[in-house]
Amino acid sequence: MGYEMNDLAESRSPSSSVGDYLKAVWELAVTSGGAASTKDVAARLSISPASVSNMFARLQEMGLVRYERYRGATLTERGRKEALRLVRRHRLIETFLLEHLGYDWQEVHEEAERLEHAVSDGFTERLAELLGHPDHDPHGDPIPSAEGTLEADDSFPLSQAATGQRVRISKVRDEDAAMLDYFGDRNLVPGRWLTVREVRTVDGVVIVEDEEAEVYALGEPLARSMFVRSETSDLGEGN
Amino acid sequence: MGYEMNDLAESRSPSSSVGDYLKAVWELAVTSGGAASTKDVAARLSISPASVSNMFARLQEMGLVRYERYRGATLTERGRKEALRLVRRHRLIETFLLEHLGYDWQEVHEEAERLEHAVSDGFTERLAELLGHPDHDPHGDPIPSAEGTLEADDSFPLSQAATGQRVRISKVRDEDAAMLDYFGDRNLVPGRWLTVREVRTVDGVVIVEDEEAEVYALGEPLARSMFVRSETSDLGEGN
DNA sequence: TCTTGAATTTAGCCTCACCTAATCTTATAT
DNA sequence: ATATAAGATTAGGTGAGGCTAAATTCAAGA
Repeated sequence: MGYEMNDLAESRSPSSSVGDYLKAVWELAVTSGGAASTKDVAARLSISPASVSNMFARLQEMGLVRYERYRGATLTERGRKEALRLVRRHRLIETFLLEHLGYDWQEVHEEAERLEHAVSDGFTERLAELLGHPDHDPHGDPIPSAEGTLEADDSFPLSQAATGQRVRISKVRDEDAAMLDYFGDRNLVPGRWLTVREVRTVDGVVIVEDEEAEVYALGEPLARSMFVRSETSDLGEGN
Repeated sequence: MGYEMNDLAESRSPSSSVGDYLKAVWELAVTSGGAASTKDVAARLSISPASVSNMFARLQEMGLVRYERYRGATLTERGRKEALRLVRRHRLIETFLLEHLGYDWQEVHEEAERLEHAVSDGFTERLAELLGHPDHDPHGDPIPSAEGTLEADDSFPLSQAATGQRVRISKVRDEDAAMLDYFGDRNLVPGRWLTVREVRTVDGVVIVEDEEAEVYALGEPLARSMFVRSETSDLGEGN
């Protein structure tokens, strides 16, 4: 008789956990450049390094990463496409949760993480439609296109800004809920302009002033979590 | 060190496939009454009867079903609650897909089936909010309350209606896409009133007339897929 | 009552995606 | 140049949830 084993391979993505690996490798490549180590990926996914070694080998089989023992993994073109597909889903879902379902920043990440494995491409594109095809999510992160291209990112952490510089908030790191809250409460959100009053090298505190002449002193962790752009540069497609 | 094994047991439902079994048992109980056989559940889930036997034993361990060898399984109170929780999710998600995302009837079921395992209770309730706390989905099926109660269902297939009876469409079976389309195209949807002109016993054809005096002849399969109510009876909470 | 076929269960396997413990490699510091 | 520690890999499990094939049980008709 046969119970229709694993024949859904077509329309379904690589098994859901494969996507988690690809996304982790992609994120690490973006922030640290170069190959992703088993240790870092393991940390990001809260699993053991040993499991990552195994999976890297399998991902290589599948043609999704280039992997050299003891050297870490980098995404192949196919792997990158797949990762970006997941990132697109994730960011669109986050946008929906925040804008239509009244989630706040803390709750969003976890829910999106689960949902992105369950939704189809069709769902994703209809959601994009409903949201008006946004090109950035509410954190300010760019949303990859359905074709797998992603706006180049020329932002840098506020901690690296120069005194006197006029900058625009482009995004805030969404790892730490408390920071998100802090920023959210003060309406320090993507899109706002700030003037850098002082960057104190001794303790890493950055003093900024917003357009209503409100002044904020941000400690180093906060200053590293807020990303800014110094001028409007709009285009560029890159990996 | 420890990699945070399975400690999410709290907020997560019983493993996703457990939910599939419970829903299958529940649906079979609703339509056929009595205990669900391994064979029927196996057919519904497209797995082997042997697997169902195993799982029934485990579900019993977990206190979700009452199971007697060779006798099938029935839901315990906890099992029923859990099943209804899934059904609620499913029907709310279907409603959302149809009303906000422009899905048509065919596509909805499959997508909802996957999503219902990924969403949290929090998501479900916010979605209910967004949808205006509907008590029926677009097929006309009642949506269980968050507390696990479900409106009693006094509808019957059109094929069992009597000549001359005035009835209201309560729901249409969502198994067959072609039928859904047929009904959808003619706007024969839940809520509409019909008058039964004739029930032909010889071939099972039912002739009905809608409020615009439009007349339809529905063959037996269609007449068995359309459920109707003969009067407005509104309340009742039952399993 | 007996036979027989359908439904069910049992027994024994398999794959996935994890784990731990033990064994390499590699890079770094003396 | 070498010792050592950090990081990576291998070897050998585990549990969930499937499967097939071979019993077993039940129910129904002769």
